[in-house]
Amino acid sequence: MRLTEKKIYSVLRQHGYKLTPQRRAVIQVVTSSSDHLTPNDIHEKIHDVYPGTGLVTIYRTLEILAELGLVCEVHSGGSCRSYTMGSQQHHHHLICSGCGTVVDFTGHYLESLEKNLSEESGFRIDGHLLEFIGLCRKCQR
Amino acid sequence: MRLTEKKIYSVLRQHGYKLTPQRRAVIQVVTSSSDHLTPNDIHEKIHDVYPGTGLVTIYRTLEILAELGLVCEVHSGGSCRSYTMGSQQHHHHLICSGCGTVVDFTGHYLESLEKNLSEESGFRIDGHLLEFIGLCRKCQR
DNA sequence: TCCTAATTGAAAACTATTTTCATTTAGAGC
DNA sequence: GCTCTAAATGAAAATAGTTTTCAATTAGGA
Repeated sequence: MRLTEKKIYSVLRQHGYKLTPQRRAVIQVVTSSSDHLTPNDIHEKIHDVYPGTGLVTIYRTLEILAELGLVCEVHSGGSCRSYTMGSQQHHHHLICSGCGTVVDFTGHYLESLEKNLSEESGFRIDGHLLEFIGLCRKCQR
Repeated sequence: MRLTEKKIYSVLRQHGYKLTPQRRAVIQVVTSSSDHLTPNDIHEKIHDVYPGTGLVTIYRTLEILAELGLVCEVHSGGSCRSYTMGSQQHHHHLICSGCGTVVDFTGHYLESLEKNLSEESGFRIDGHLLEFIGLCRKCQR
């Protein structure tokens, strides 16, 4: 399940962060898009919601949201600093290289692979990154 | 199988690129390390091999090597612009967050998942990114 | 309503990357 | 080997992305 704005507000409050209009604006922009957005994308989109929000504040807000796991980073394609909505469960991303839409999917496909790899390599595995990239139905036309 | 320097030279020649000492130096540094290296890392290491090589040249060489699939990008952890040795087959990375060592592993774990995803989402899937991150045996101590 | 620590935005600083351009050079052709 | 030319190089400038600094503002508890 995707996180709602309310839920994000409550997590922020729980951690002692203040709910400023700028932060609300960032959250609204991020939650209302299914794309992956760079800080700059968000800065451009935010003008309708709370004009005058500085790019610096967006960086700072994204940092907090990412640390609390409320947004997650997208790696494939283009910019390194792209974020999309977080979700409460472990999930992976399917990204459209045409329009940027991010589809989440869940599943534990990697558990047995992770176990094998760990045994063979001696690594203690802490995490993984799995993203698929392709073209969504609309962009294939 | 990892690519040898000779093999890389031959691919470059096939594509009409000149084999300058600077390019040889970059290739030597990259092939002789199992870490993932940023352009800057390479610039620092290259002093023993061919001093005076400009950072710009390293950027340009990496761009060519990446385009020809002779090096591959590493995403997890830290910098966005890290490269490691390429390999002739499709593979994935297991990365040590302690020392940066990259272990390649191969396998077609994702084929059936990819097929299912594609059917469910309507996406035409073109590629994927799978990296595991953890601590190698040495760094666990 | 008051107060204070947290937050903000503008500017400056910093880092990473790309472009420009004059100079040098690899390697093809003789 | 020598010549020639397109490709490659490095220094500097330009650009882009991100972080820090700091004075002014503000959210939210008392």
